[in-house]
Amino acid sequence: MPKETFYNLSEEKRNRFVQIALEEFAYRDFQAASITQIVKKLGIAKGSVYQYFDDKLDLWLYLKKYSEEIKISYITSLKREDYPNFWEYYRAMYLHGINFDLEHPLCSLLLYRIGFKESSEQVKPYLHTWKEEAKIFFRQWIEAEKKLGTFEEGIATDIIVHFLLTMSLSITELLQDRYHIDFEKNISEGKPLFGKNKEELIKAVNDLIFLMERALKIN
Amino acid sequence: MPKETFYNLSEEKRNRFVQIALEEFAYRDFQAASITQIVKKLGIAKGSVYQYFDDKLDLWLYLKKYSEEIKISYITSLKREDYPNFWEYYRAMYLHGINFDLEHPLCSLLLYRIGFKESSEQVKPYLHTWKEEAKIFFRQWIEAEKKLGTFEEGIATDIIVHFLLTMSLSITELLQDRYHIDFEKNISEGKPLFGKNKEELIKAVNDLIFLMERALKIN
DNA sequence: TAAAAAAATGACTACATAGTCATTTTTAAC
DNA sequence: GTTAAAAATGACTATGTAGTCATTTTTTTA
Repeated sequence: MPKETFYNLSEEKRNRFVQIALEEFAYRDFQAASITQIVKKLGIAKGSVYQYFDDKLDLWLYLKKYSEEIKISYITSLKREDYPNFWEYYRAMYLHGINFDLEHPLCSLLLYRIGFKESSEQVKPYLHTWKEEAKIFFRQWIEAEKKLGTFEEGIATDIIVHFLLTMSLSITELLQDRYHIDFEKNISEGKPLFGKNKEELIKAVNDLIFLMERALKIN
Repeated sequence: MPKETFYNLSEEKRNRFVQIALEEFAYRDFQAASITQIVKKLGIAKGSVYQYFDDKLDLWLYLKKYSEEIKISYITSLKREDYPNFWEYYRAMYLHGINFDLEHPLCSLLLYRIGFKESSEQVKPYLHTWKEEAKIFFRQWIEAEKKLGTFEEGIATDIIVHFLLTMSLSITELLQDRYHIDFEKNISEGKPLFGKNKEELIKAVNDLIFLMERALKIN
């Protein structure tokens, strides 16, 4: 938990601090990310960081929570009852969720790293939490949908969860392959993530969901 | 490239060296992996490593190539014409490929890390090579299969490639979820990767391929 | 056995890191 | 304007790292 000193900072200062810290932790391993580099970029003394946070882990945990809270606010805003069927809802959620990535690319990168790439010993205990939570959420959801006859009978819930999550999370790779978009580069250069139009993105989402639907729906 | 001194080593010494080095690089980032720890485990002097290799990167590149060559030897041993259709062949290749993971778990982990988790600046130029090669290989293969009517028309080749690769590589996660297998732990403790039977594994593969087939095949 | 070549050694350099803390500067209170 | 609390500072410690190289040990050659 950050110390009071951190919360006493002006919003401007605090945001700047978070932004630069996110940059460092989004692009590097916990181990490789450097407090020294952060203070250099910020032009502040190293001691300041330790006026704000207990240690490196404390800062990392703050950034993780910060990003998660923003992400959750994006996900929970759509309601199932506003959509005629599961796949319409899923498509809408998917596209809506991508707004998080577009509007908070550093948070998105950090969570991606935490979910998939991180392997530093110091943060191991904190790695799988959000993925586990996502799985629990998906599991409940899919069990409810099963009663509505959304999915082919006989396909186990765990494999539906696995399948949907895996496919959903693979979209960035598909976009990189298809349109040669280098997200990390675009973000670090301050460029928009999608050049002129979001249509490429929408097409990729539709192509993926088309396959998911074929794989899972009742014939 | 390793120096001549390395190849002059007795097979026993060389294998031991490779084994311990693989362990270090399989479990840690390039940056985090430590030559100092390797020589401690081996009980040799640090200077020896630099009699064998130019530097840390040289050692890493050797281990990468070493693992890739073993993996390739597993993949290229099955022939398409021995199978009645694409999905039978794919299933066989898949199960056969898993033998690589079972018999060379450290190599498998290293390649997994290189393909998905690595982000150290020093090795960036060498990261995407094998995945790109896999994609080229898949692309050719799928284009040939398309002529045989294996896939639903209208599904673009690039999304089939993406879909098959993504699903195939997700199997370890499914197994971890389903049977709570901790591969890294089992490997580091020298335990077999699958307790008593490989049937769990085969079931998981079949479940995944079932979905892939539903998604892609002609109705 | 003696000389020459090859291999192993480990103290050492140069550098980077997280975290500390006595001191100074800034801000707030009166 | 004076005092007290809060915040910022940066030199410093302790620790880890990759890589070097003169020296010693082992192996090979003659």
